[in-house]
Formats: sequence, structure tokens, C-alpha cells
Amino acid sequence: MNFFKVAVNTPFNNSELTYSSDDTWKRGDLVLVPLSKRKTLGCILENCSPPPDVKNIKSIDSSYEELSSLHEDHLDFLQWVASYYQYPLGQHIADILPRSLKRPRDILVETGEGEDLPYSLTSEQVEATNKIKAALGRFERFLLHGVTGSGKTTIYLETFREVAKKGQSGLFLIPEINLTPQFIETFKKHLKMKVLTYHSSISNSEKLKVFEEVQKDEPYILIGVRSSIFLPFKNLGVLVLDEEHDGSFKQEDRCPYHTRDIGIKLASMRGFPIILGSATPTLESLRALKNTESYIRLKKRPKEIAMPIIEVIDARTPNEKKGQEDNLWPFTEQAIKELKEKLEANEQALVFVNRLGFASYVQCRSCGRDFHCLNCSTSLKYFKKTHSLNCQFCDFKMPYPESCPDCGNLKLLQKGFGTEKLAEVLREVFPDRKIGRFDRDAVKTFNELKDVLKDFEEQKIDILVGTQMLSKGHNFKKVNLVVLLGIDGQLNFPDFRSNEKAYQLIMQTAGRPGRTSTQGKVLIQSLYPENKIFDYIKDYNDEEFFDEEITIRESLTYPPFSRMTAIYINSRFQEKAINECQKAAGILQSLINQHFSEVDLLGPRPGIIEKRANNFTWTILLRSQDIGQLHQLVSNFKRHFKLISGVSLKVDVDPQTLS
DNA sequence: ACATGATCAGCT
DNA sequence: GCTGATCATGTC
Repeated sequence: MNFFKVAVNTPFNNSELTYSSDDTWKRGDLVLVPLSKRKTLGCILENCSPPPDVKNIKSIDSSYEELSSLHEDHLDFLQWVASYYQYPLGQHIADILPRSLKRPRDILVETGEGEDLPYSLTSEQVEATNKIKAALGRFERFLLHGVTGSGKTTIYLETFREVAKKGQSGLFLIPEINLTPQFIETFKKHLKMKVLTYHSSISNSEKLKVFEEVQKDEPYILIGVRSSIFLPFKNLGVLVLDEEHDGSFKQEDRCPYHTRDIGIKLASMRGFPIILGSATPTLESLRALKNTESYIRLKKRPKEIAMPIIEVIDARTPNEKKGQEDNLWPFTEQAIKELKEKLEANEQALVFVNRLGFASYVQCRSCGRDFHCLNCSTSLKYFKKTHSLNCQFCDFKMPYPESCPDCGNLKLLQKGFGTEKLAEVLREVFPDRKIGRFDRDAVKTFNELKDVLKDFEEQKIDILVGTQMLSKGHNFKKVNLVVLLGIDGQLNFPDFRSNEKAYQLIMQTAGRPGRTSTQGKVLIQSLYPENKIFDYIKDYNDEEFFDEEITIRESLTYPPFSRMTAIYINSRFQEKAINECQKAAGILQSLINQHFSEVDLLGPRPGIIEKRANNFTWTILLRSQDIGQLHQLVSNFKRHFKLISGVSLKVDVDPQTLS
């Protein structure tokens, strides 16, 4: 009789349980084990000696049919991730394994053409490529900080070619699936190796195929989103993480990992370089690498195309104009005038706003009544297409009221605007032009997404109105004007990263136009154009922006000068959420007083959206410069804190946004 | 999370 | 004393 420590797929804390078996198993083997009355997935961690309570030990049921085992290196990585994020290992393993299929479809794996590049590299690109090539075969973390259009993709291509020459594979991570088509195209053309893709929209058969392919020795390039980091790679030679600053690299549910951070860990465990690419790197990465040999700055665009001019327009309505009907609102006259000029020159334009719908807030003009969701602590948004008031957090909807339900007044005031409103205004102003929309509301599937982009490419659309979905990575040849609205909301967001995020958003947006010979332009409409951040933006002065922002972070001891962990307490009853959160804070504070004096506790306080789909959230924020203490404190707390029924707890290590 | 057993109000 | 609802507890 043998005994094994097994990581079991359960949400509770101590998910590493002991089982017996007559067979021998090795670390990484996947098994089915009995748990209460059920059978569930487990992963063998190690052989162990017979425990004292041997009569309570159950025996391993069978091997897991779908997939026999995890490679030891792979398990080491998963175990590190689970431990760092304080998430049960067995559950994490179950989360990342593909669902098995009775009858998987045959999937064709495509191989690239391997054509040479139709241009030669700039001296900056050559230097960067040489630096990276010299690091192949060992761990090094590079920050490739290059203005939009500086040709980072070329450097990636050269790196992957070199890796393939050594018989190794490459992993290319991007924040969102909408960026995959353009990279698949480029990589297929210029790389002579298998080109694989992995994201949520591929079929299960394809996922299983990718699972098989990445375990082979034969070189491949895998283009994927964050979850690809957990594929069972063999023979990886490099990891490239493009758009390093992008928030989509952080997983928000299940195990709350950050792909960049665990990517660095993976590279260091396996001994290969990782390249973080961005035009607007995070303060974390800049702070870590800016003054090192591993920092690669690309300041030039290959064809010497100038960066777009960035202009900030004061969008405040002057007093003498107030009260007039304004059919351009929320556009300024200048924005419309410049859009018109571009359209007349047979060019296209992009319009960004980070909000959906027609009006973000509706209020009675007479009595001031507004409309809140019944299930969430938030106001409802007006969607003209469905003529309804919808909640953005749950599926609550109500018909748009014809009159105020309280006072009967017929005139309701519509405040705030989203993509739907902007598209309508543009359709009225430019009736003979085609106005397209690109947001979660108008574009629901991956195919629709590709269609809209294709239509825009073929100039079947003149102006494309979109959310951030559009700002990421795409290149539009015929676009020389971008209008950006609603940035004030981003800047005023109550989060210590709001300036950084707004800065990144604007600079990314600025990267869309002007990739042809004409001078590009970005118009930012703001109600507070005096904001200092706009001065840095207009001058492309990211050095000073960085210096100022990093000074603020340091003086307030925010990341990267400290680490944070957020604790979320959830309940359907507000009382329970508050009480349990206070109880949790009490336990944490006493642990801090006894053993972890380097940790600060902030809270308890209600979540940013306290009630979401009838679920109340209260939060505690922990902060420390001593990452070891922070980790110890939270794992101690999880052992001490007993949850009462109807309450759940979530731990978010290194939170990106507070919810 | 989920299933189990304990505790208890409301009822024939 | 029975039944369903709510709560507390353990999962090798």
C-alpha cells in the first residue's frame, strides 16, 4: 500500500489531501479520487509516508482518462502560480485543462511560408535584435519600449526565426483575441514553422490539437491570449508578451494571475528570455528595467513617418451658447469640421469613447428623479436601439419611460454619451457617409469583428466609432484622424493607476493614425484641458510623465513601491457582507499586530459597485513593501478565518483594478 | 463548492 | 412528532 499527496479539484483551502493506492504513481499523474460522495480530478504531487489517521484515508479511484499526466516542469510552474496567488492548486489545474471530446474533429495545422522581409531593418532594430539573440538560451527579461509604428513586430519576427534555427519554439502572447488575425497573417508569411493559435473562440477540437502540438519537439509559434501561458509547452526558446501594459493580461476570475508576472517566472524557471513589448509600458516594468542593459528603446519609425499631432480641444460649452439646441453635441464644432475635411479628402477617421449606449444617465428635468437598477447599485443606461434602460452589470432592463413615473413630466434629461449616441450624431451630420460601430454591443462574435475590420479596410465604412476594443494594436492605412471623447471620466476614476491608464489609452489611440505619408492628428475633447497630463501627451514627453507619476507613487507608497492584496467579501445580504468584512479586518489587524508589522490595512469599505446582481461586496486592501510578510499574512488569515454560510471570500494578489 | 447532519419554527 | 428551511461542519 502506497500513500500520495494529491492536489484535488476543490475550492477549499487545504486542497492537498492524502490518498492510498496499490499502484505506483509519479508526480504529475492525473487521477480520479473520491471526495465526499463524488469523484473528482486530482494531480499526484508526491509519495508520502502513511499518515496517523490511516483509517480515514480513501484510495485513488483510477487514472484520469482524458489526459494521463502533467510534465513535471509544467506542474512546478502551476504549483508556483497557485501558491503565489493563494489559489487551490487542484482547482487551478482543473481550470486550465481542456474539456475532453468524444469525437474530436480533425484539425489541420498550418505551416508558414518563411518569406524574407521586404525591407531591411533600421539600425535601432538591428541593435535590438542582436541584444535579444545574444540572450537566447538563458533567462533575461527585456523591456522593448518602442513608439507605436516603430517596428516591434519586425524584431519579434527576427527573434522567432533565430529561435527556430536553434530548433526551438516561440510563444507570442497578446492581450485580446481581436489582434490574432493580423499576427497570424504576418507570422505565416515570414516564419517557416507551424503557426498555432489559442484563444476562447477556437473550437474544443482545436484546443486539444494545440495541446498535442505544443508538446512536440518540432518548432512552432503559438499566438495566444493569456490562458495560453498554461499550455504544456515543450522546447520553448522565447516568450514575447506584446502590449505589456494591457490590463487584459490580468485574469479577474478564478486564479487571478497576471500573465506578465507569471510569464517572467516561467522564463526564469525554464531559462529562456522574455520580451515585454509596449509603446506605453507600465510603471512597474519601467521602474524595474529602465536603467538596465535589458531596456531597449525604439525612438524612430522606420519610414521616418512623423507621430500624429495631438491637440486638446476645450469641450466646455460657453455660457452664451448654453440652452441652445445643439445638434452636434457631444462633438465640438472643431471636431466635426476636421472630420469633414478628412472625409472630403477620401480618408477615414476613428472616433473613440470608452462607453456603450446612447445616454449613460437619465433624469427627470422637473423633479430630478433618476433610474437605478433594482439589483445593482448603479444607474441605468439608455440604449436607443432597444428603446430601453439597461443595467451594465446584470440583465435588468426596463422600457424607456414615456414620462416621469413620479411627477408625470414628459421631458427626461439624457446625460452622458456612449458609442451609440456618437454614431447617431455622425449619421445625422454626414447623411451620405457610412458610419460603423465597433464595440461589445454592436460586434458580438469573432466573425462579426473580422467582418467590420475588413469593411473598414476596404473603405466600405468612412468613420468607425468604437470603444477601446478598437484602440489596441490595429493599423489602419487610410486613417489620419482620430477623435477621442470622454477621457475625463478615465482621469477622474478613483484608482491610483487612473493617470497611467488614461495616458496609455491616449498614446495607444495616437498610434492608430498616420502610418502613411500624411500627417496624422489626434483630437482629444476634454472638459478640463488644463490637466497637466495633456502637456506631456502633446509633447510625447513620456520621460517626464514617468518621472512625475513615479514620484507620486513613491510618496504615497503605491505599487511599484509596495505590493497590494485585495480581500473581497461577498454576500447576498448587506449585513453579512459588512459584518464578515469587519470580522476579517479584525483578524487581519491582530495578525498584523502580532507578526506582520510591515503590512498596512485599508478598509473595510464597500466595493466600488457595492451591490452587483443582488450581491454585496465589501473589501479590505492590504499593502506592504515586504512581499513575504504580505503573503504570509494572507495565508495565515485564510487558515484562521471561518466563513459563515451565505458569504464568500476572494483574494486578489496584485490587483489591477479594485472592484 | 457541495453534501451532510443538526437545530428549529410551524403545523396536523 | 413530522417536514422543510436554515445553519454549521468536513471533505484524505
